[in-house]
Amino acid sequence: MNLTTAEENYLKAIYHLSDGGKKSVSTNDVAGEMNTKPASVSDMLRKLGEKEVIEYRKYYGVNITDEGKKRALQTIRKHRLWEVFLVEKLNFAWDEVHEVAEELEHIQSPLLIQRLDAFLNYPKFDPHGDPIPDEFGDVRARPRIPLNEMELNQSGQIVAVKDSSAAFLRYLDKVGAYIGARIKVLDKVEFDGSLEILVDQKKNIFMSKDVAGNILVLQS
Amino acid sequence: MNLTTAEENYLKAIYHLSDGGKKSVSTNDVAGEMNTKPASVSDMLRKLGEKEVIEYRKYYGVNITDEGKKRALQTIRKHRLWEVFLVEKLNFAWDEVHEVAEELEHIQSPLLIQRLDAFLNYPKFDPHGDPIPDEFGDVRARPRIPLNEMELNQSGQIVAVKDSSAAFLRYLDKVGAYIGARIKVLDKVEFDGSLEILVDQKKNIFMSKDVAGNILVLQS
DNA sequence: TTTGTAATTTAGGTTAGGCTAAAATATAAA
DNA sequence: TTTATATTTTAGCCTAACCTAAATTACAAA
Ligand SMILES: [Mn+2]
Ligand SMILES: [Mn+2]
Ligand SMILES: [Mn+2]
Ligand SMILES: [Mn+2]
Repeated sequence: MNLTTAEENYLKAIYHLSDGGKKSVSTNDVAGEMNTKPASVSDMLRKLGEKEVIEYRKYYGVNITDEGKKRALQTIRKHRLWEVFLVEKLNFAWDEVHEVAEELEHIQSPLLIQRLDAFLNYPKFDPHGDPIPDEFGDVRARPRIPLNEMELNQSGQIVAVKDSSAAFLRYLDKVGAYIGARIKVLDKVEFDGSLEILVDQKKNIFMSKDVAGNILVLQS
Repeated sequence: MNLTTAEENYLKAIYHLSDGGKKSVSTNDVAGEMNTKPASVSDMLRKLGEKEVIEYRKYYGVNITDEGKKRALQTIRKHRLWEVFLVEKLNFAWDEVHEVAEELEHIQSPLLIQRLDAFLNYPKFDPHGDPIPDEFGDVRARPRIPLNEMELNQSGQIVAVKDSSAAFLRYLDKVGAYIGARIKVLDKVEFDGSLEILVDQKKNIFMSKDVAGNILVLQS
């Protein structure tokens, strides 16, 4: 059964909010994520329930089904492949891709995605460090922790960001943080949790706990 | 003012049916092209009239306005650029691109199209030989005539096809006709108008008048 | 165990884009 | 000039995806 663009967007939101199907999700949460009203969400949940991509019990929130998870991961796969395309081939900045990918992810053509994947050389991660599910929906996850949870003097590598908003990404550009950068925690301020970080053994940057919490690091 | 996907599709149909704005177009013609009912078309014409991309007088057909022409050409530009991308970069066959381009042409992002154009090296023609309007809507047309109108022994080069349906394009593949092929008219059968053609000085192919009428040639 | 309240659903309405059936109109034929 | 008919529009209905306002329900606090 086919999903509309709106249904795909809702399903993706539910997938993310449920932490990949681990938690159940409330109507209000979905409304918040989708910028719609709870009443609209109730309507949509009923429809998604009928299509059996979620399990919906009135008043008790929803759980994504296996079929739903598979569908959501296909949309996420498309979204992230397009993001790679935009950055790698069309020279978009990493803060410019999200909106466009949000549209491109709904183009219906299995051949297109298969060929795009090959054209991009089967990338495993998108420009924000998020893993790209394979055609079966399998995701190769990397162990990673928020930068603010690292210990003093620990080293690692920035592998992803939690927040993909343009504002946050442009801030990272400004201070010189990027995916792949090698980092070391030089100082952690007790008072406010802010950090001093050494980037690529040459640049010192200071950041709030809030910013660090949105940077994901592979420890080494 | 913004056009919806449906409105863009209608406007493009009107542009094509009107031969680029030269003729006025009837409700029934649009319904035929769009595979919708005349009643639905009437409704849409009223809306497009209000948005001033067409001039609509009830019962008298429509004419596309200058603004409408500009909009239609932008959509056509996007359609054809995506077709080039699919063929040149993703190895689609020329009969596989139309449906997908029909979706991709509605993605809203001027930056995307600008970058795509550059990435493809500013192509002037799509895989079916149709000219790609520039960002201002200007089209560089080539003089071309249907193959069935060529004289005996005349030579030329196939530069485009009138019919972009998969069935027709696959037939051309089968007989070995393609955009860029050098051809010469070896025989014209009086009885049914069918032709014998020499392709690239080495291959003889026979084709009906109907097929030849859908092949466009630059004379030499 | 009752009750207050936040969360959620339902009822009813809107717009976009379709449809069918009926009415209106232009125009070609008589 | 009248009339037949093909074309086009209108009226009324449908579904998808939103909305607001009202009703319902779950559950925590009393
Ligand atoms: Mn989307
Ligand atoms: Mn991303
Ligand atoms: Mn289209
Ligand atoms: Mn084409």
